[in-house]
Amino acid sequence: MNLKQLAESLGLSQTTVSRALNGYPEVADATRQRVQDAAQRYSYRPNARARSLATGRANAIGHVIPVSAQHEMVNPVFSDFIAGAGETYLLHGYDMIISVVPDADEKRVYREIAAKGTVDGFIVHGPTMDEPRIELLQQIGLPFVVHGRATQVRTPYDWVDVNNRSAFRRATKFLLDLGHVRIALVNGLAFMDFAKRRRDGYADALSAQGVNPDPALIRCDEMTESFGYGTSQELLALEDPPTAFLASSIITAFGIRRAVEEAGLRVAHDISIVTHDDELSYMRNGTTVPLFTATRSSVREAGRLCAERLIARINNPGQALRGLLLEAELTIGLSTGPALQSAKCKTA
Amino acid sequence: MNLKQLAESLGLSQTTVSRALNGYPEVADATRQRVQDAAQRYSYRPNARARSLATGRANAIGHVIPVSAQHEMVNPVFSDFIAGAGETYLLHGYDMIISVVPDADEKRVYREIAAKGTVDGFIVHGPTMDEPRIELLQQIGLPFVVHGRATQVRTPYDWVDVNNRSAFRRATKFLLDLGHVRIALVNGLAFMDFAKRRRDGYADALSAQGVNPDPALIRCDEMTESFGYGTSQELLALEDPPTAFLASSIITAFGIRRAVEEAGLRVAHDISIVTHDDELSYMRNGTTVPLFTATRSSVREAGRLCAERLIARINNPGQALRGLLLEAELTIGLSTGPALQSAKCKTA
DNA sequence: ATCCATGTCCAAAGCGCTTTGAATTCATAA
DNA sequence: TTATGAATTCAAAGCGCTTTGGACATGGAT
Repeated sequence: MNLKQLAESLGLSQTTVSRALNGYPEVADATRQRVQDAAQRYSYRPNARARSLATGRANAIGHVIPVSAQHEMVNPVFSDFIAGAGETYLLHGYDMIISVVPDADEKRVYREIAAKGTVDGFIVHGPTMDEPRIELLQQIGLPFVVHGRATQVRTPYDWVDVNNRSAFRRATKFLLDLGHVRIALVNGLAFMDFAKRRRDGYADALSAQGVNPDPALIRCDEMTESFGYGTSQELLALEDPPTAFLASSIITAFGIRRAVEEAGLRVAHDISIVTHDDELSYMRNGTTVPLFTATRSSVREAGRLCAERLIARINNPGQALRGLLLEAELTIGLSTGPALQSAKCKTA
Repeated sequence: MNLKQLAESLGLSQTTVSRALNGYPEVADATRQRVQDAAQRYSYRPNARARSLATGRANAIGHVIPVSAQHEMVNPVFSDFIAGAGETYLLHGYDMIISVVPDADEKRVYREIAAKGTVDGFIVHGPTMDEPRIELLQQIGLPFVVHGRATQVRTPYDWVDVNNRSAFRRATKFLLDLGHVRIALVNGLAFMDFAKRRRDGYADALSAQGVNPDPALIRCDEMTESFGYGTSQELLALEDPPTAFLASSIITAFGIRRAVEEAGLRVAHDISIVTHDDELSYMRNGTTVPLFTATRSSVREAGRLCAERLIARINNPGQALRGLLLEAELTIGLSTGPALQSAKCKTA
């Protein structure tokens, strides 16, 4: 059933039917009712492509996900973000278009998608410190919202981010207060913007306490379980091993935990672990009491917020560009405790 | 730049330009070359919506992801599947449209998407044993491929699945051969089709060995880390605890591992663990030697295969409906060993 | 010289919708 | 009675593409 048929069946013009369904005022109430009833009865849905063509709006949002050997964006954090954004899209009648693209083709793909006119805007995932996609998209001229920020980009743009620096400052301070001095930072990839901010927060807190950050205790990589495990093994084998770990993802935190326990050490008692917790649905931080002490911020909620912001901008292109900074909570779990005198009691 | 402008700039008709770009034969080679050069120069891309409207093909595939309190499809397995499917879509010029939908609205949304004409086909995720979406989609009349199967559905349909039954039969047999008798099955949600098949495989192997499956050792739930942890704690506290665990996901397996170690038992030595390994990019099964003995099958590859199959069907609606059964490998890792005489040596 | 096949190209219709600009009706004001 | 305006409705244009059904040469066969 298309508009033409529907109009014929009602003895009305396409114009009137279209207006009746789209809520225009110049339609008599009785007529509108009649049209709506018929639409309902035939379960008529306007053809999205035809409508897009006519209105010039795609009613779709693009998410371009880079994949490469080096950097895998298709991760659990991403899927929770998607779930959040998807909820918002459903509410507002937008489609979510996901493009999985090799790193090298990324710019080309953005340009192509824009030229093909398949989306009204983009969500930018995982910005690096000098994120080049921001300039690219400004140039292309489609609205976009960045999930995160890019320290080195000075032009204004829309973003939604967690206050990573303050969160990691507080987490580090918390560990320092417990008497820990040798605190390892198991971070994400060094060129990611969030990783830089977390490192800064960590350094802030150490400096404030007069502690010099030890480069040997700072590890950066893709935040997998194996990375957490492997790097912790190395760290624990150091001459002067850390007594506490600060992790950027609960996934690596699980890896850290595994290494710690395998070394015969007890979490909380011998070694403290604090992690950032994105509240991943498949990686809950415990059920009742949090397993890990954590800086917590729902990435799913971030997805919702990014989507809302983008839709707002699409509907109102004139509004000022702005950012939204979310604060993470610091929740105490079962993975932290006071520092022992010496951490070398592996035989305990 | 649109087709009209491009045609004008070349002094040709839209028809000829369109044909030249789409590889139709009735265009002189010289003309085609000239058109292609110009298209390149102006980086012309045909408007996807207009093309769709004209051809009646959306060049897009839909993935409808149900969310509910009970059942969360937006999981790490999903994101790896998406990554695989996305690679194939990129290759063939298809868009991937993901709709996150509350359980209750699912059928309505399928109907709506079909009516709106936004996609050429669907991928169906996570079928239950009597999966109602299959009949729904057959009724709607759009091509679809199921990732998995639905035991109780008798009509033919396209699917790609792992041989879950044989994989779990082999895994169970492997544990039995090591002397384990009390083998716990930490499965996915009971109504999921894959969970049923795995349970069957498990039961097959036990029966073949004359062992009666103990219902107390079979656990079903969403495959989270916490579930693995919690349920293993309960299992280990049983009168007659299991000496081996068979897990349906590496995520739960990590939870099981945590519970085992926390109970003061050693993995492989005191307790064996075998898991299914989807080769998730963020949950690698170790780096060099596999951490867990596992039935392994890449879900990412499954994503690729589903996408390919669906595209093939779209391009050739007449071809016979058929399934593709993948065999999982059984790889030996560091989590299994012979059963001890008695498993109650927690004090060892 | 005529015919027909072949190779190239084009005008125009059509995909299903929105939206512009105009027509029609009817009540009210002049 | 006529002009004015508000309330409804409609025909038709247009979004940017593909595709149908010719049109127009060209050249070889008759």
